[in-house]
Amino acid sequence: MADHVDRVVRQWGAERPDLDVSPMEVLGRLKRLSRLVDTELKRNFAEHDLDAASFDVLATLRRSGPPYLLTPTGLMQSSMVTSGAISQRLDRLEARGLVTRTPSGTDGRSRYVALTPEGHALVDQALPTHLAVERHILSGLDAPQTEALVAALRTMLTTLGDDDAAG
Amino acid sequence: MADHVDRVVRQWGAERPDLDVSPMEVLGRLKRLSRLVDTELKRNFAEHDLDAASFDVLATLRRSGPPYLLTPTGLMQSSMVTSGAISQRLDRLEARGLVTRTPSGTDGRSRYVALTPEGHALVDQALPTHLAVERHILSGLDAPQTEALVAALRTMLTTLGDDDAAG
DNA sequence: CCAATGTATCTCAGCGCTAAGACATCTGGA
DNA sequence: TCCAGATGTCTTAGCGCTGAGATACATTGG
Repeated sequence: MADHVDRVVRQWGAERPDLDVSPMEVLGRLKRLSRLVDTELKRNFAEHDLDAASFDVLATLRRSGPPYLLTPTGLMQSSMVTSGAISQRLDRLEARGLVTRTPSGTDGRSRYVALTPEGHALVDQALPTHLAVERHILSGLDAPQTEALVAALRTMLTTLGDDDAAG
Repeated sequence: MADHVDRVVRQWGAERPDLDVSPMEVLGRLKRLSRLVDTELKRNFAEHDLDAASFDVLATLRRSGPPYLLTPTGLMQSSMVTSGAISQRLDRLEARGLVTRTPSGTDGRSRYVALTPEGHALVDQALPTHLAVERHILSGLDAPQTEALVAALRTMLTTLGDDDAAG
């Protein structure tokens, strides 16, 4: 079964036979897959009046456990976006009553972002179908393939310095 | 070596032990890796006065071979963005003299987008370093791992319907 | 030949993000 | 104690993309 990347590699082979374009076999597919996965997940988010950015924040708070409380900096580190993006995401979520922002007692610069009961309910409602979509995306892989895939992704993340400082 | 996704999965396991969040082992890492790869490639593009979107268009024209001519629709299908995005990308590239747009002789609706000598030179200049960055990203993988990774990505793309109609 | 439908491209408002920087607050060393 | 630099959050201009739709042209069936 030929895919888009097969053609791209074949074209480069004809035009620039002096270059080794084999890295594109991985990274071309990675890019393409990433885009398709985003589209796929987006559908489920929309069915719950959410988008990927909002779900990301709500899910990060939800999985942090009681009292479902994190700082904007914590959310920023988890989501890999800038502080400005987090401020704006929180503005939107706060306006919808899904999170609240309260001053930190101990640090006058900081604030606590808390999941409201509505936010908690919404993320718990979207999560099972989100996982169902994810399972569908992986449904073509058997257990050893999945394991090998995870190992490879982990290796690449390590190469790019994405280790986890905290436990 | 623990990474961010290990922690995410552990947190969900504690908060929602009723759910199987193992798909996140793959898709969480995929998302994170995709973002890191984009950042890594961006550096090289910037060194050549390019961004990912511009390089995408120029490279698609370049690898299509002489006469380095495609329609906006062809570029759209290759890049997975909307027609509006292609129009705007071409506006920018045309203003810089890296591509030209000329009417199609045979179809009054269509146009030919052509790589100029300047565009050709620029993409040929950025390509070797682009591939070097890609090789670096994959440098932690040996041949069998890379092969398994490609196979897994290919399977997932097929699940999502990303087959190649043309040869 | 015409009308209806399909196709190719472009336009534009709106959106979320980045990059840069403002501002308040904290911290550590002199 | 005080100050210089670090840190946490927010603001905003600008950017590229999407989604919706406009426009022009092509194609098909009757």
